[in-house]
Amino acid sequence: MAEQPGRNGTNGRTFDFPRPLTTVDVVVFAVREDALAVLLVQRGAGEGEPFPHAWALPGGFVDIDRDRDLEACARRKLKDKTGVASPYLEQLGSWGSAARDPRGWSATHAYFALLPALAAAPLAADAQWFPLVSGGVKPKLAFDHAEILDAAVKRLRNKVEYTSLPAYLMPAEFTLPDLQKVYEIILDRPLEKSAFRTRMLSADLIEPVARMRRGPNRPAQLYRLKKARAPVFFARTFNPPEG
Amino acid sequence: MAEQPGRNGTNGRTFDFPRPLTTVDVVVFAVREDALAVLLVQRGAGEGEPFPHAWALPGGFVDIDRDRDLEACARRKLKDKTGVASPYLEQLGSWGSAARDPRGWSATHAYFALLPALAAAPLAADAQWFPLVSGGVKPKLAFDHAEILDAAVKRLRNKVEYTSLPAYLMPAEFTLPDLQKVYEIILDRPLEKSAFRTRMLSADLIEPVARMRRGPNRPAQLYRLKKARAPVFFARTFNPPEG
DNA sequence: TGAATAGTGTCTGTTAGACACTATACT
DNA sequence: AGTATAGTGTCTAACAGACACTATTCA
Repeated sequence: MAEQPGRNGTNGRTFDFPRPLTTVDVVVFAVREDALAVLLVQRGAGEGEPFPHAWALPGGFVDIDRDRDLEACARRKLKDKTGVASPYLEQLGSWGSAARDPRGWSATHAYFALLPALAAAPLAADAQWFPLVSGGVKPKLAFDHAEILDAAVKRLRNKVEYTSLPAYLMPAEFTLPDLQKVYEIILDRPLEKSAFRTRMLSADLIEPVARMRRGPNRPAQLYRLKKARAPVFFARTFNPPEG
Repeated sequence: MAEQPGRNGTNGRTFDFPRPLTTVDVVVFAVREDALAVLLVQRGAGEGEPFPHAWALPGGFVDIDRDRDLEACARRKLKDKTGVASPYLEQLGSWGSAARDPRGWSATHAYFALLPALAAAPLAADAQWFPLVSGGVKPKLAFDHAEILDAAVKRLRNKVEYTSLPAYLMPAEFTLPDLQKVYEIILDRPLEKSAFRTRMLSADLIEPVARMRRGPNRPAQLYRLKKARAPVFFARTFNPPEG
């Protein structure tokens, strides 16, 4: 890790390299108004600010005094913008290059988070939800954030095929048709009700509560996530690809 | 990304934060002598070098003049230590904290690479292959590299259940029993020959060459990877967990 | 009673798992 | 001929896909 020569005319063992900028960005997803939505932040326009007024993923520099590690930094950024903690936070990957930030060589550690729909209340003033239309978002994003968002959406879509991740997008109590709806919104295709129910009910993921959702039709059983439930991985995807 | 206050008593918009150290580490896998093996590098003992003489993952500081981006940096480290390019390189994740490097707050971008067995020829002088025994490696590793290695092994094992990744560990020509053996080595359990063959042959992954492997028994058809074949994802895992 | 949605049951197709069976080389 | 490994076929279990059918509420 340190066999490279130094760069300051010292003894060849120094670690005093020019250091890339280090940031953390978070892709925060929620389902709002029957669409998958992502949280964006509008950038300021101060002196030296790249991409003034552009929309960007919430994030920013690692603060080596406040942030014990990268994940703590991601949780801090998330909390700053939404006021809440996420029930699901996963590392997405890192993007680093000479070109992605006009201020110099920079590397960002990207995370993705899932928020229950209702938790979308106390947003920061500069933050806003944007629905995803055909995999992207309307405004042109700062830096390489469009690429990061694209990777996050792909990862989410892919994982939804064989995991219980959408459960983290649900409110505290929800019905099976509610959950199926969220799966369908993310995958953008209908699923078979019967197979869906069988899969979810046999997964030791949710438990019924003593209430029903009532409406102008047959009431539906309400469920909640089992306590501290880690995501479930199913052995098959939903629609085996290319029959 | 830059709405944080500055830290130098300037106008609150500077980006002149103290910067973490930025490194890249690569977990290089190969199958050697019927075992999964990982490439390690012995650290030097110069002044100020942390973990002198300890074994570590190949890697080191990002060189902002030579490395266009993180992946290029990983490829460079790999080439330096093995003399070859890897047919498969995937980002594994990043690890960053105040504690992982005694020289200060540091973040590493970890990659994992798969090498064909025979390509393990021209190693750097300080590099060596170590077989994995029960998921780990014998020597105590520098930094948090044991944790990174553990994550890489878990990721590999998991992906082998439903992808064609082991194909990248094979020499140019191989038989189906050869390939099955590599799957079994990584998964550490036997697989059904019939199901294995059906899966591989229906995957549009390999093609027969006009030769057979001869031995003291029935000859076996030799195959090669189809050109520029991306990894194949199967719709099911091998042994559906917990029937 | 009808509309609407919740929830179940039945049939079929695909494929993994188990394992027996055949094939083809060398000694 | 015997041994060893390559490769195929057959049967079964599990489960997703399709879709019909029943259940329960409100208007």
